[in-house]
Amino acid sequence: MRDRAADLLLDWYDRHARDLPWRARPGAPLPDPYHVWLSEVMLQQTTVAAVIPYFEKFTTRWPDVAALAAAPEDEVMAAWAGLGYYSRARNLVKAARELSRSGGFPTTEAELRKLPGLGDYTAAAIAAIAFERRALVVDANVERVIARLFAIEEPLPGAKKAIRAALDTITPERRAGDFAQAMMDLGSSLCRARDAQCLLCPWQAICAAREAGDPVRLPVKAAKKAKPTRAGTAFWIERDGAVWLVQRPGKGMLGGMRALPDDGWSARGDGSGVAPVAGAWRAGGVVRHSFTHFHLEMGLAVHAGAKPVPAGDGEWWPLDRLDEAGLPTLFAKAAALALAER
DNA sequence: TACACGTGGTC
DNA sequence: TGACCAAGTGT
Repeated sequence: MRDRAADLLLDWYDRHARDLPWRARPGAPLPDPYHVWLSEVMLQQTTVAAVIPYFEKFTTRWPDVAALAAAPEDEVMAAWAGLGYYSRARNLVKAARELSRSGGFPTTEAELRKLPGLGDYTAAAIAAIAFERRALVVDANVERVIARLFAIEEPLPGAKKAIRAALDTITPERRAGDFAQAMMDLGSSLCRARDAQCLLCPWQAICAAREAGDPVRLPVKAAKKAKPTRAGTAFWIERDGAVWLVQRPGKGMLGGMRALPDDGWSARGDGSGVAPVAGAWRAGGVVRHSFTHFHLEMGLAVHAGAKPVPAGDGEWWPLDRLDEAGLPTLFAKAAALALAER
């Protein structure tokens, strides 16, 4: 089974591999480990289409690990703005500095796993793709493909152990990187969550879920909890052609990012409504935004007085350079709303 | 283990 | 249009 399945998949990959900016150029033996690492971190829970422009921006601005290690953290955070899961950017800088200090990338899965931001998936992916180490590379694509190939009925996340064991039986010793990427390409192009193109699949003759007749039913997933809706306020404070921005705490929601001051809304509860400066406020509209685990209705309050002096740390950011502030999408929406009605 | 953690596209 | 989904990690 091992060699048969792997051969079918690798033959398919030789004909249908996607051309992606972080993959090795034709003729090159292996891709740049820096490119593999950067792309894999960006791709965590993030679509290829969303990643490509960020990958190009990062590799142009910081062409290697040493350049990224030397970059000020807040510049990296601002460059990451809009991509989401901002702890990835903070860990990226931390890992770059560790790599720079230690003289480069480790080549084993176990050593890679110690770097901040590298979990089981990413460490295995880099070991396989950048260093041709045999590894069990398990992402959502692989879980889906394996659950179908072996007709694993146990619901996720409980089925993870069985999926790893099944994957182990078909993972070859050779072409580790191609095999891992072929699994993910198969999952994203043919064996998709809501749609399985079995007639085009290299495994159509050996797939247990196809044999059973309803591959899209798998994998079974545990029911998800309902998302609460929270309410909060962000405050637009303007003075002399600049707006007051704060830096959010390093941990938690939008950690370390520049933002408009707000009233402390969170996934756990509504904001207090308390403004960072006294005075007259007028309503500036509402921004609706959905996070992974809650919905937010964030009202925008616009300071209507003259020369306000906010309490606490922050900075006056010139309005004509607001696009360089690196606001996460929620606050970029709020700023666009404020600017549209001025 | 279960939950916190972003965003944009899809149906 | 709201829920699901996408190359997961940290706690």
